Amino acid sequence: MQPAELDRIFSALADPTRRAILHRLARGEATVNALVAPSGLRQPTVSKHLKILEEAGLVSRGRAAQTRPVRLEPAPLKAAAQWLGDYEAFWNASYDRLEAYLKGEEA
Amino acid sequence: MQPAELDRIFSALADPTRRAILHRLARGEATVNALVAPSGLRQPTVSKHLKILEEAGLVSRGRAAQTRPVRLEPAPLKAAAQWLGDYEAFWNASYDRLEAYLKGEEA
DNA sequence: TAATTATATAGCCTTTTAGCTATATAGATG
DNA sequence: CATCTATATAGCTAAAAGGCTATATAATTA
Repeated sequence: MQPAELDRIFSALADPTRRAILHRLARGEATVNALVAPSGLRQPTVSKHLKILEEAGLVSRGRAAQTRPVRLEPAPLKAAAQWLGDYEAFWNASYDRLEAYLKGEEA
Repeated sequence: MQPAELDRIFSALADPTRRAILHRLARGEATVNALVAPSGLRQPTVSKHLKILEEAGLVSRGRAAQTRPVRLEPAPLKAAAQWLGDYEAFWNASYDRLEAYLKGEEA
């Protein structure tokens, strides 16, 4: 995992519109228009958000007639969760795992 | 958790310099200068990053002589991990937990 | 093939971000 | 009290982000 990858993932997740899109997609894939409707934003604006999500690997696009269904791709979410997981020891007050991680990292 | 809070947290985590600072702080608190040294950045630049981390709640500041030691605050990391955790079902191919979450959310 | 529908792209504007230099402030020490 | 050390703040610049309108493209349908 290059840092730039986490940059894009966390940066994509930093926007509430994009998190809302992901939340909606958790219920199943959706067309662009289906995502525009509840957003209060214009279609091109949503398309821009989708591009950012796609570049972060968080969604992928299909093709169905003249529609481009969007679906959630969990891998980057997992990557982000794993990054955060390295700090889990901190909020669990059990430092063993973190220490092990840091020790391995010092190479 | 207001959305703005997650905005600030994810946005703070989107920068590699800031993630590196958190990584360093996982080994224990550090002065500003100790964080500047390996960063390749100027001191005011690092202070700015620290302000962003602080506003996201990810670090807190102490006072020791003319030094302002920085320490890691895990709560926002936990909050971010919990948000991601709602999607865990997706990468675990076990949708039960996610469905339960979404059902609860529809209110 | 013309018209309609769904989506993407171009281009504009304003705000934010990330870096910098210069300078101010707070506390320690000669 | 003068100075030095650590850190913060002000203010600048360039680039990126996030919104918009107008328009282009792709696929469907009359």
